[in-house]
Amino acid sequence: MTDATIPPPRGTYRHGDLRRALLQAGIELARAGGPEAVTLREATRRAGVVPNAAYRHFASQQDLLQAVRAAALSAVAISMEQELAALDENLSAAALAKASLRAIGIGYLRFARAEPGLFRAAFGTGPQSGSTSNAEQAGSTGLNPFQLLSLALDRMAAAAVLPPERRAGAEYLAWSAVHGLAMLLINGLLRRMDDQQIESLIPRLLEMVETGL
Amino acid sequence: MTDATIPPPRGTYRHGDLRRALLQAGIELARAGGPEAVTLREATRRAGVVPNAAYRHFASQQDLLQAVRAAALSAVAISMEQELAALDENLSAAALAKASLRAIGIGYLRFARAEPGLFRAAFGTGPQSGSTSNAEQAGSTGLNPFQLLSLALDRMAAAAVLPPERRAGAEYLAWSAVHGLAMLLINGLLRRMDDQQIESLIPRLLEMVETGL
DNA sequence: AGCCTTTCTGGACAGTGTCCACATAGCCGC
DNA sequence: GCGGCTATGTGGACACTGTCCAGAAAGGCT
Repeated sequence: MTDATIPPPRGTYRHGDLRRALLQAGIELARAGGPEAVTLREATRRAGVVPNAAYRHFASQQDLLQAVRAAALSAVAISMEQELAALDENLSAAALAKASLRAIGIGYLRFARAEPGLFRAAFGTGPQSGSTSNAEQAGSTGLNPFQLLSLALDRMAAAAVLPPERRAGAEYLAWSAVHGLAMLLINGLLRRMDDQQIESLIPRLLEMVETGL
Repeated sequence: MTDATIPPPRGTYRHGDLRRALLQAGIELARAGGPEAVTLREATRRAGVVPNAAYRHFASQQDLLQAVRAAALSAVAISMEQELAALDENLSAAALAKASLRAIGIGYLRFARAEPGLFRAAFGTGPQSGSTSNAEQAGSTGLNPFQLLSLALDRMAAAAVLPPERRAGAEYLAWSAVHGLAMLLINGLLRRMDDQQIESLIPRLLEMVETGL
């Protein structure tokens, strides 16, 4: 992290923490320019190291990108967890379960809008991901975004807000809707919609999911 | 088109139809490998022409990709129109309107599954598209996918299947859900779900949209 | 203290987009 | 019919990318 931004030529031959530095640089590149911006050479440049050095820590550019993806997923999970943490705990189980689902969606969409580059890195199209070890993509609760969603749906089923026969596969429906909206907002039709309209669209979509699930 | 696939070295200096040949090659590249596979050099190679020749017809690689995108969008529109055309016309206006919306969704998802490369080219993430002229991305009815969706929703509103106060912006909700599912199926969580499960998921999602809209 | 394994360097190659100068040939007016 | 103009394609170059191979440096282990 010390020399990740502007490389002060290090005195030691060994970098000492190159893998982390490369990953950090990769994350920043993705933040600024999406997945297509995370390039091996630029990452090594930022780490103050020769391009080939990266190969001691990542098998390929794809491998680095994969690590960045996992980090981005983890950030999404954290965004969700923040929304969940802000929930009023004194609600009935039913209301809390519903609110949890909404919080998940809000956290997801908030992250997509706040960090489109990272979001695209996490979920963007591409030769895509043979799924990294689960731990890398988890938030502070140790759950990845999908698991957080599943948990919320479980609670809804338990509170009978969601009819049990509709529980199976419900994550896919909810995820589809929220993910689709996120994509449209970031680089689809809704890219230039003004914030006010967006703010009114989001609850409407979440409502659609809630009632239509 | 004649020499787009295996370039028989042409006798004439002029190609004659290079723009079309390049676009055709680009479409095939996208079909086989998604947007990242549509490369200027490979397209010119297939057209039997030197790389630089492309610049007489496309301002940049991005520009070529943009043209491929428009063609892919047009193909999506056609897929939707096919589903619409297969509808039973003797239904009540209300039933027909509902069925139209479903047909739109089905057509969209069918295309995504049948032509993932083109679909990703059309809607994939990336520095994305300053929207081409509308005609290029339309189907045989002259409407692009989004306009087809809007039309179906208009019909639903007219038939009072969709409460008029919910009509505004409804395309974004419907599109989000269907688009999100398409993305998940192609290169997301559901990439490896077996066909049977997928087939049961699709109507469920469409039902969610219909009832939740 | 001396090896030896890991980490980083140096140099190379193929592939990409794109720029510049040049060659060709189709077309247009004479 | 013929000469020039301009659209179109060629050739060569450059910067950038990922990746391979061989070697050097420097930790750490015995």
